Amino acid sequence: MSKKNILRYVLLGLLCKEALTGYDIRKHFEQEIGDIWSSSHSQVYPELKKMEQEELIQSKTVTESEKMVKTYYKGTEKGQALLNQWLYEPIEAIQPTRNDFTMKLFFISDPEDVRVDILLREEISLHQEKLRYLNERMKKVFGEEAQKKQDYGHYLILEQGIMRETVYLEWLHRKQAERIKQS
Amino acid sequence: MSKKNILRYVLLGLLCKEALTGYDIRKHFEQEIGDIWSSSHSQVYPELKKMEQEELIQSKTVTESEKMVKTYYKGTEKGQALLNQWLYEPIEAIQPTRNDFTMKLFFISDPEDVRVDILLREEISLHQEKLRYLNERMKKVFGEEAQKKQDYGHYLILEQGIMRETVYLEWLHRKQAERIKQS
DNA sequence: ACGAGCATGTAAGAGGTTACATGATTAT
DNA sequence: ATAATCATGTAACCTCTTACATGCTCGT
Repeated sequence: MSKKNILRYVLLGLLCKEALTGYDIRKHFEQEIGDIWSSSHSQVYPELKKMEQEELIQSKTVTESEKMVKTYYKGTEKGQALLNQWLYEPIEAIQPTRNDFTMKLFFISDPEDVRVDILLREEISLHQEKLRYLNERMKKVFGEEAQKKQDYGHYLILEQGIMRETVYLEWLHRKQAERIKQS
Repeated sequence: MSKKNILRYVLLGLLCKEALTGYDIRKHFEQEIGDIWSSSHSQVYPELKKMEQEELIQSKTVTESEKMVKTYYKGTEKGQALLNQWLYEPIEAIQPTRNDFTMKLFFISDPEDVRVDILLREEISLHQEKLRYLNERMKKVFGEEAQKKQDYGHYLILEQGIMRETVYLEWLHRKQAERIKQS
């Protein structure tokens, strides 16, 4: 056996909700799903074809104009069954964060090293932007209060992402403040 | 260009601090470094050989007994230089968490679905064990207070990991409590 | 007319996992 | 003696990214 093809389940999850084109999926990966999972289009398109061959999804071509044809994919019953099976399976062990900021920090053993300040500034900047984006999405998607029960999973991952980024940023700022005080 | 070989820098970071065998590195990946980065031994051993050919690290064989020979690797000056260069480079963009619990949650749109409870229990159990382990390590490595300044990076990643797991667990428990109240 | 975004692909190759292998040493 | 752990490797295979490619459509 080899590493589990999670992408397949992610695609299935999206396509069992609604019919999407490869390009739509790409857009999803740029939005909050991208906070959890993302793949390049060069991986997505071939995977969609494989999944159609295995009858997990079904395609439907829509002619937008003479020269423009879109291919929409939608999960089949077989696909829905496989997705459900995955949702019931025990979740995987915790994976390494693979955060290269933290890795770099680990290798700077001298607390006085100026590189720590540079890295802190960069990391803060990146995560501030991320938090800003998540907050914006939360406001946009669930601003009306009404939807919360409609799309429970979507709400949860946004809430979780915002919490995670908020706490992490607080920690980063605290570390930054400690350093300024000492110098 | 292709996907960056971060493993190389991780190995370099470890081997510029002290001489280690492939097996020692494996052990490190099972400890708190594994919280950030991990690779299987079948990837580590060949990588070490490649790095030695490129003179980033140097090997030294130690005969433990007649039949037992260990190979220790240590970063060279060239290796140290490359590591330093990496530490100065801007950090990468934020990567998706690839947490399959959250992904599954996202695809369960019905808040009443019992699978949410099962997933919550599993995720809580996994992260409780992780937090327990990190706390144990913190006590073991920095219990005497003295070391904190010695190994700043090491302290930071432990602190960060503990904070992250603590807050995440609080969130998970809160979600669990909300569900019980409603049913 | 032209640039931004829509839309879909292939190819090369690096990164990473699982399985297969082998043998030594130490503790029970 | 035998199981666990130390110690090091190779082979097969999958996952994933980067780069290369092409053409359409819409707004300005």
